Amino acid sequence: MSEPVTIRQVAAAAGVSPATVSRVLAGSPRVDAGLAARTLAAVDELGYRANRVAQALRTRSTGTVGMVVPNIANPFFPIVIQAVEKELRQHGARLLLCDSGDDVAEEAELISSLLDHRIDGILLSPCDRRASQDALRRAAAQVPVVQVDRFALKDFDYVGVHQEDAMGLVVAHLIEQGCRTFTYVTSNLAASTAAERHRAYVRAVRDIDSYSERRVHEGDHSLAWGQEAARQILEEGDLPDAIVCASDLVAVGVLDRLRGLGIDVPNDVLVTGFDATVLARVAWPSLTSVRQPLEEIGKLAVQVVLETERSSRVGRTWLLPAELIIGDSTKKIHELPSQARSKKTGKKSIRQAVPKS
Amino acid sequence: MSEPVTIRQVAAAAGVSPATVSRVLAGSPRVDAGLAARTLAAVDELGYRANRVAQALRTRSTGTVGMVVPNIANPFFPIVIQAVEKELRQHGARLLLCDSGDDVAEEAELISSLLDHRIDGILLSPCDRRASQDALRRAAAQVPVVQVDRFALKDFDYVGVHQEDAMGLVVAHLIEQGCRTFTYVTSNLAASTAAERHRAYVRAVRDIDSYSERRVHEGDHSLAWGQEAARQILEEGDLPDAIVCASDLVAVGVLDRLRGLGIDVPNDVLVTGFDATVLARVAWPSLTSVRQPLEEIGKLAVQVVLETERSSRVGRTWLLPAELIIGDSTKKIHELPSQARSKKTGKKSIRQAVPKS
DNA sequence: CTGTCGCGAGAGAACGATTTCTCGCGGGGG
DNA sequence: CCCCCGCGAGAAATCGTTCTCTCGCGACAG
Repeated sequence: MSEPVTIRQVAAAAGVSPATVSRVLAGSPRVDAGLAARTLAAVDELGYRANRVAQALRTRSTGTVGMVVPNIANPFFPIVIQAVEKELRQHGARLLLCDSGDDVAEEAELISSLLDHRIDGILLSPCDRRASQDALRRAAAQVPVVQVDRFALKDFDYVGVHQEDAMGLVVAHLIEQGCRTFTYVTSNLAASTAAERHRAYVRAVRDIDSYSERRVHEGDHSLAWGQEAARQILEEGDLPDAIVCASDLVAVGVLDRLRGLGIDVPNDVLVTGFDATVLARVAWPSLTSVRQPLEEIGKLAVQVVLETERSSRVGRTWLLPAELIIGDSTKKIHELPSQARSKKTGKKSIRQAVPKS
Repeated sequence: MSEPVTIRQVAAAAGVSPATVSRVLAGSPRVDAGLAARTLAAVDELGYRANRVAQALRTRSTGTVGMVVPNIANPFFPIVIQAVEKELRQHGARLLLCDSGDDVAEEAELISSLLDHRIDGILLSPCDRRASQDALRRAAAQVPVVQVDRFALKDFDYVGVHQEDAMGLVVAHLIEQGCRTFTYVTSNLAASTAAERHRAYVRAVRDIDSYSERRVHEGDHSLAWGQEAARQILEEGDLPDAIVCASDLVAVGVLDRLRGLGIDVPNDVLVTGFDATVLARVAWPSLTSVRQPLEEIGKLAVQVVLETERSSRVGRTWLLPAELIIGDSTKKIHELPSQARSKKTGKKSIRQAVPKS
């Protein structure tokens, strides 16, 4: 309806030049006090607010940061996004949010589009640690880029947690609980986090005496995939002592399926998640999971991206500490070998009740 | 590092004027085929992409839409946001996302900031159905505004679901299950959705024979509030037949607390949620809840905001159908009066075991 | 043969800010 | 007394587009 006020109108109203209005608003040191007062009065009177588009064109800074995440619906990301948005606001900046849907081509297009919009920086959670490299490099040639949570190239800034250590905590805990056989349910290994977690899992588990190679299941971060993975595990044969999942979302899917088949967690099998989202708390039994400091990750990523000069490409890495959250899904009473054996029998009889589909 | 290519450089390379380059790229009808080919070659050669900031300044359209939501962390919103972002992309537009944190002042500031950025429209989920009105009106004076999920003013466009009908479904279901006494746990009634749900609840419940006014608990949409509300309910006296919650987040908090105190859902008390988020599926027992067509809401809101002329202020309303999702939290075996009485006794003895804090 | 009309493309004016450059005025020093 | 320097504020260029306006050329008609 109403056209916004321009700086010329303010200048006219105050009887000064547009340049002076700009100077006053920028807090330029040497302006006559009388003029300043007059212009401020006019600004107030007319309700003037600078057009940030024009500002951006002139100053080459939009006060805007782009963020590309693989999937907003994964409860992991909203927390990071919230922290990012909050920290950006502290710096007077706004967030352009994009969901790549875990698709490399989409991701590349979104990045190009963000560059077209002349964002001041990009926060990227690359969906594919190799296929996303090109887009990442292209972006970094234009603006500061910080990789968040996931990464694709070591020679660009990265904020996240040491996934291998974190997964190490999980497996160590399970071993401490007496587990000797494991199955891993992962999401797509193209994501750096998934790859690192998997690597750490393999490393931690291959030294266990009774370890035998178990099939690794690969799907996406979804409830449906967790359910499907549980079905596959049951079809394969004996239940392992523990099912280690790459995310809470997958783990709750697994839990759901196991429960549907009458398999008890943690008494028949232990299950772990990852990310310590609200799902882990709400699930029954509550999930043992790994809490990553999501707020800190988001906040730090913003600070890094805003404070990086466009020229300095350092490839710094910030690794924040993760924390094991122990839930009911791994609170098993320690068993003697004989008990463990009878447990297996019990599981087998359950398995036979499962209809092959 | 590298400065982006400008239209002048393309023009120079192609031996034409900037105007012609612009025309060619815009697909203007009458341009010489030879020139067009040359410019396209130059565009390709130099990898030219138009500066959307300059474009925006000239055309008065940024290809950007702002969205302000009360709390990204509530699993309800990411789904809407995802749909919004997806639909915007279909139209070549980007999303500026803001989290008001359910704070009216923040919300107002965010809206002003979005207007400064000359977004092409605003999607707003007003945190307070009265206090947000001013900001809403101010925004609507500048750009098309669509209220999403929550609303503050009837005379501006709104996309959501008929909350009263939806809550009606819940209560009707509970009555069908034999419930006669209820307690309602709501979030802050400043949100229009919360207010409507509450109103519908009161209306549906006041005609039940044995209905007696029960305390309504008010807090925010959080797990913690659900836990606290459950504690309060237990302190009050007899358990009701059903606890009706204003959102899944609150309901899972209630469930968690009840479970901690050894109260069985649904056998001791029925519990319902709202929103049918992933939490409702994951919870144990799975929650009876109301599914709102979140994707459709997001998609429609975008279509409305993008197709609305800046001048036309109609105050249209789109109400999409909601659906009752019945979970295990209300699957009660119908009881005879005598059984119901013994149930109450059982509850009382449980209550006595609750430590007063 | 000449005047006019139409079409295609370049020149240039916006868009609304910031910022450099320039100019005028006042004061101080030679 | 005059010149120069410095400071404060306005004029104007600039950012990179789009789009109107104008101009030139060719063709067709009178």
